[in-house]
Amino acid sequence: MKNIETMIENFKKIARSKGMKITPQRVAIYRELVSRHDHPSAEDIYDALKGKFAGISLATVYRTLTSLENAGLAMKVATVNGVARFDGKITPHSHFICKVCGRVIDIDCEVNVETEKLKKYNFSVEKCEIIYYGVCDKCQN
Amino acid sequence: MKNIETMIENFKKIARSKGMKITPQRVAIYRELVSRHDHPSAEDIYDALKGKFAGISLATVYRTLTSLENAGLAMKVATVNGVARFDGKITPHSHFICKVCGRVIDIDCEVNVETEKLKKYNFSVEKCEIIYYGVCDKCQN
DNA sequence: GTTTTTGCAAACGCTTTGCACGTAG
DNA sequence: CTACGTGCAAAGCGTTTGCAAAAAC
Repeated sequence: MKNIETMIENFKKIARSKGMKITPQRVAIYRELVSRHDHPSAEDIYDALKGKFAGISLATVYRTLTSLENAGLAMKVATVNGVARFDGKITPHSHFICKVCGRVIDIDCEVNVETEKLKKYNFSVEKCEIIYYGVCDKCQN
Repeated sequence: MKNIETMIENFKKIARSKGMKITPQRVAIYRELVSRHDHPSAEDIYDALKGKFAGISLATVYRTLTSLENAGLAMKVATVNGVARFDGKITPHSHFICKVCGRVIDIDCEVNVETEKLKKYNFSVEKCEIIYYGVCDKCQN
C-alpha cells in the first residue's frame, strides 16, 4: 500500500461502505496524513492545508481524524506535550518519541510478547502499543 | 518495597536529598499513591484526601505528582480519556487499559525486545512503555 | 530569617460542540 | 431533496500558573 493514489481509492471505498460522504476536505486531510511520515497533529495537518484550501477549518480536521479512526483508516499513535499525533499507517508497528524535539519515529523492531502469560488475566486483548522514549540522533549533538 | 511506612521513609530521604521540603500534603499524597494499585488520577487522589485533609487543593496534588516524577518516585503511566494516571510503582512493568471501564491494570508479563535492532537508529533509548488495550474480565459480561 | 510550598482563582491550550449554511449522493 | 459535513465561534475540561499567605528548615 505504498502508492498514495491507491490508498486514496481504498479510503474512498471504505468510507463509502461506512456511509461516509467523500468531501474534498476529507480527501485532502487523508492525503496529507498518508503522504507524510512525521505523525502530524491535527494542527500540523491544518497548517499544511490552509494554504491550498481556502477556509478549511481546524474543527473539520479534528472531526475527520476521528472519522478516519472509526473507519480503521488512521490511528492516534501518541500524545506529545499534550498534543495528539496521528498516523495513516495502520499496520502494527512501534514508535520512538524524542523527549527533546518531540519527533515521533516509526520503529519496525520485532517484539516477542509472551501472550501465553497474558491469558491468566482473562482479558480480551485487542491491541499492544509499544513506545520507546529517549533522545533521537539529531538531538544528541 | 512492600511496606508502606518503609516506602514513606524512603520518599522522605530521597525528597530531602533533592532539596524538597517534607510537607504533610506531600506525605499524604505519596501515601495515597503507593497505597492503592488502581493508578489514580490527580483528581482521584484529591478526592480521597480532601475528606481527611481540610483545604488541600487540586493544584497541590498536581504539583506534588510532578515533583514525585522528577524525583523518580512516581510515574505518569497512562492517559485514559484525556486524564493522566499515576503509579507509585516505579519498577519496570506493563499495563492493560480496559476501553470500557478505563481501568489500568499492572501486567507482569515478560517481553523480549530486540534491542539489538534498535541500535541501527542511533537513538538513546531510556524507557520502553508497553500498553495493552482491550476489554477487562469484569466488562466482558 | 530565608526559601520553598500551599491554596485560591484565573489562565491556558488542546479538543469538542451547537448552530446555520453548504454540499454529496 | 435529504442527510450528512463544514465553518465559525464559543464552550469544555484537564492541567498549569501568578500571587500573597503559610510552613519547612
